[in-house]
Amino acid sequence: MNTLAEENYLKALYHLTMQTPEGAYTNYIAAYLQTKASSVTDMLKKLSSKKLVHYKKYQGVTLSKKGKQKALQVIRKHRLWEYFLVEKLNFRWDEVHEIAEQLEHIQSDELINRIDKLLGFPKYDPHGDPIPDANGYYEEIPFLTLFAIPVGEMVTICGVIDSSVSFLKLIENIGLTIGTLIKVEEIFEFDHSLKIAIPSRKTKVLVSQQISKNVLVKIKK
Amino acid sequence: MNTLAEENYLKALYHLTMQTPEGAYTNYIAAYLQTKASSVTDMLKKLSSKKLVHYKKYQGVTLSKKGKQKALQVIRKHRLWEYFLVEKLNFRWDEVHEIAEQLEHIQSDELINRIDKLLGFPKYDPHGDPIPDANGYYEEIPFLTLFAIPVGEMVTICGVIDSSVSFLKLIENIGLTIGTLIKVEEIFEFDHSLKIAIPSRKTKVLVSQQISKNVLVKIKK
DNA sequence: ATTTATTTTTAGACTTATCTAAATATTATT
DNA sequence: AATAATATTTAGATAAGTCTAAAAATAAAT
Repeated sequence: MNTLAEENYLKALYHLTMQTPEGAYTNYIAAYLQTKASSVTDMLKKLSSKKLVHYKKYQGVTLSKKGKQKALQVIRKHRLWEYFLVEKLNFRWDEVHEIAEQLEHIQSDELINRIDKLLGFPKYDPHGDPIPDANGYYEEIPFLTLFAIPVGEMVTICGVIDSSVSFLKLIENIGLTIGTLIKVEEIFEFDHSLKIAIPSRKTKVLVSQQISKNVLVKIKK
Repeated sequence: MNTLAEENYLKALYHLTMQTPEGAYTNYIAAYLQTKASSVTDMLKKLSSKKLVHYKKYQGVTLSKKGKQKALQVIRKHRLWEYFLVEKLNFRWDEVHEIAEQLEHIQSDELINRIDKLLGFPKYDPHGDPIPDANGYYEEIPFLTLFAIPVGEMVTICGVIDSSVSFLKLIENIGLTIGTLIKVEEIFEFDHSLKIAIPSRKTKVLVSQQISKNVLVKIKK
């Protein structure tokens, strides 16, 4: 059983080391968690003594197998609760994160497994991120999302992750219907929103991260 | 915003001072919360400085208006989550307490109000205890429950709080159907289970607290 | 290859909530 | 009313997690 702080570090380390598999830097972890480098060092020592991370002074840190497993269980809970909040309590995508940050720490395997069942064992959360199963296994989306496309690339829209009426209404309204050929013109670092050109309509639209993560595309060759 | 420990003390004080409105004793609070008297004193000082309790050294403690309000909000959350766990996730009554002890501390008014709505604004939880509304207002059950009947009293069963198939099946099976005249023969302190005599059947049954709190009765005069 | 800049770690302090053991107040008993 | 018993509070310690400021290690620059 891990403390709330431990769970938050494990989750952060998972996200950070997936982006840079060679390990995470103390300062970067501190910035990510909005804390100080010295606090990070303290916690890394603690997690290391619990065999949850591989850590050597000044050498960066990676999750151990055990640590990765624990992190995935927290991520599983976070994403399932987000799904629950949107699906069963009609919250909007952008409202659920903070509440899920709290709910992900509720200690009960039985509870989260029943929530999973209630929701019909979803594979992806409302942001288009994959939900690990009870064993920590998950599948990446078999297509690319618009989120993952670099600047300059031309792609064709071939599907959506979220199929709610409200989402479909939105993408139809801005012209991102299935089959449309589009081009990623710019990625704004601030919130990872994208400027998209739609040649067939001779227009451009600004697309949020939440939208881009829910639009599936094929690269045009 | 109160800490988890503060919320637990407020809840405990509410339960303890409802039983004895003249105030709660340090040692009794300590026993109730499975902690030490000195820890209780520390926390009472803290709650007092936050104007959540009326506390004078050696003189016992009562909740302030503000403290009572906060306590009722925690109790509201606890009972609504219990209801949710039983009603939507098919947990049994005896399984839900521990999980609800965690969920009651999730900070989001919007969340608990939506859970309330999802459940249809129930007035009583699965244990037959009243659920305060968003303003802290609640109604005691207009009839007596079997739980509240003293030894020796004869009563007639006139209803139930829980009307699930599983509960009705149970009370029919043990002979506690509506209209039946019964007598409380003994109350076992250990778990507040009751020995009930059913003269019409010439039998006696042992009834748990969870059952007794869900059976409504009228006193036979 | 030194010096400089940056990153990381240590040392020591602070907060919250807890504890033990000693001190003090209250209540009960003779 | 004095003493004994009990209840409550204080004093000081501990653990988790955080912080600031100083020290040490690593990386970059001349």
